[in-house]
Amino acid sequence: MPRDGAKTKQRIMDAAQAQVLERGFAATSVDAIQEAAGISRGTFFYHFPSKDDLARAVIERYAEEDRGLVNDLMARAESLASDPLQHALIFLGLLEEVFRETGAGEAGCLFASYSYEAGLFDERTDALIIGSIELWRRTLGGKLEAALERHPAKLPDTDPYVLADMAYGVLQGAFIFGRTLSDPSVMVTHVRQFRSFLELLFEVGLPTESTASTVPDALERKSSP
Amino acid sequence: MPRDGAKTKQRIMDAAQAQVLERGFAATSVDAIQEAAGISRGTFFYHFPSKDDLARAVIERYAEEDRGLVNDLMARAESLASDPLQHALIFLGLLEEVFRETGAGEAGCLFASYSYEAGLFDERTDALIIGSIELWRRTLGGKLEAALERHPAKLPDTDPYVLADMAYGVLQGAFIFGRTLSDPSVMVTHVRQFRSFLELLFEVGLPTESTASTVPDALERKSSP
DNA sequence: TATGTTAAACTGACTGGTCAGTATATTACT
DNA sequence: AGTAATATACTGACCAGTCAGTTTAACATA
Repeated sequence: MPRDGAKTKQRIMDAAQAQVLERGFAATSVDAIQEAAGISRGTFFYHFPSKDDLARAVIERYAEEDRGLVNDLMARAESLASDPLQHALIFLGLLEEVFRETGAGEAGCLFASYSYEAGLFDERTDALIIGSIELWRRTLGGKLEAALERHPAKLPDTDPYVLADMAYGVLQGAFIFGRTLSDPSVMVTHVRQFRSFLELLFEVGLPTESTASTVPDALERKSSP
Repeated sequence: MPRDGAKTKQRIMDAAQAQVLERGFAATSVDAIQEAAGISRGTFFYHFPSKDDLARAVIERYAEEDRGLVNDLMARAESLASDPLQHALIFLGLLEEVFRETGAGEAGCLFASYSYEAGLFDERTDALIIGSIELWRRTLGGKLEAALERHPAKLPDTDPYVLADMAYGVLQGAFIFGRTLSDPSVMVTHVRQFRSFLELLFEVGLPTESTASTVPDALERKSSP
């Protein structure tokens, strides 16, 4: 039965992440994690020298997944069109798809969870969260900046990076919304609404928005973790 | 020094709220609150039978302030114009003003904080948070619904309540943003951007958005709590 | 005398963390 | 092949400290 420590470690982190999203880090005891993961107390401390080390490991794994998802989605968007504005729009469409399929909107965002317990963590954790914001800015904001150079925006003085920040904010807001109302569909609705706003801003003429698929049928590729 | 129990109670709640926003409720000990409020341990339990009672009192006070602010701002907006769309836009403009003046964007939203520790609280607390969302929906969503009946929206199938929800979400997102980057101006920027989107959606023709004041000069009235 | 406040001592549950020891599987030795 | 050695994975009891909450006795104000 024994012999794969890596798997156990992941199980511990899975259990921890789920509980942190539900009650916060401080209120999640080592005992509760250990029990949920189906291991003993000693095993926990064998894998993690302290509870704080677990906190860091969990958020680092989360940040890495996040990075992977963003990069993957944008790469896919880029392979589906050549115009930067389309890249941005398809990127958001793919994101919408991910939320629709995984229903991740109910769980919430670990960055936000940590942020509301910021006093418990060190600067390294803060840096991870800020890093996630910066990646988003580079990825989506950069595309919108390029889009602005080609397409006229209906609002003058449009700052593409403010748009990107706001998109990130919409996601965060939708997470809280989805959690509070136990309704994962909010995630999808809000992302879609934001994309519609972008289309309006750039005068992309989809005369009837309708409820049809907003992403080319071509992409059946599974979304990453 | 002694003699006003109500004031002491408020001081306790102030200290608690500040600490909860910084590290979350679970990580905020009674001792720490008591020390920050400058009172003794006995006094704390004289005013609050338990820590949970404090939690409820703090969120109830917060919900009441929130309700007061929303109602106040919308009432003021209504006194400044007669069109429901203008009511909605001025409402958001006034909100922007509040955030600009108070710098409340750095602190964060107590609803969100509680939401990310939801497992610790009972249904009454959940109900308060949901109630705040519903008030927002009624207040802003109702206006936008009325606006849609008079003004054509550039996007068909526009649901005014989705717009209202999304505005709430933008606020929540901006709170997290402001906290994480220690930049209260995000609050203002995001609200303004959202309002611009609404103007675009309803084709309100401000040909040059510019940086001029977006709210009539007439209102010097102080914003509520 | 009512209410508000203090200070300190105490309880019991629970916390993060330690530790001595056990089990399992791989490798090394003969 | 058989056995000893070893690194990794895991266990459960235990410890010291912190937590929320209680109790008690005194004191201040109005």
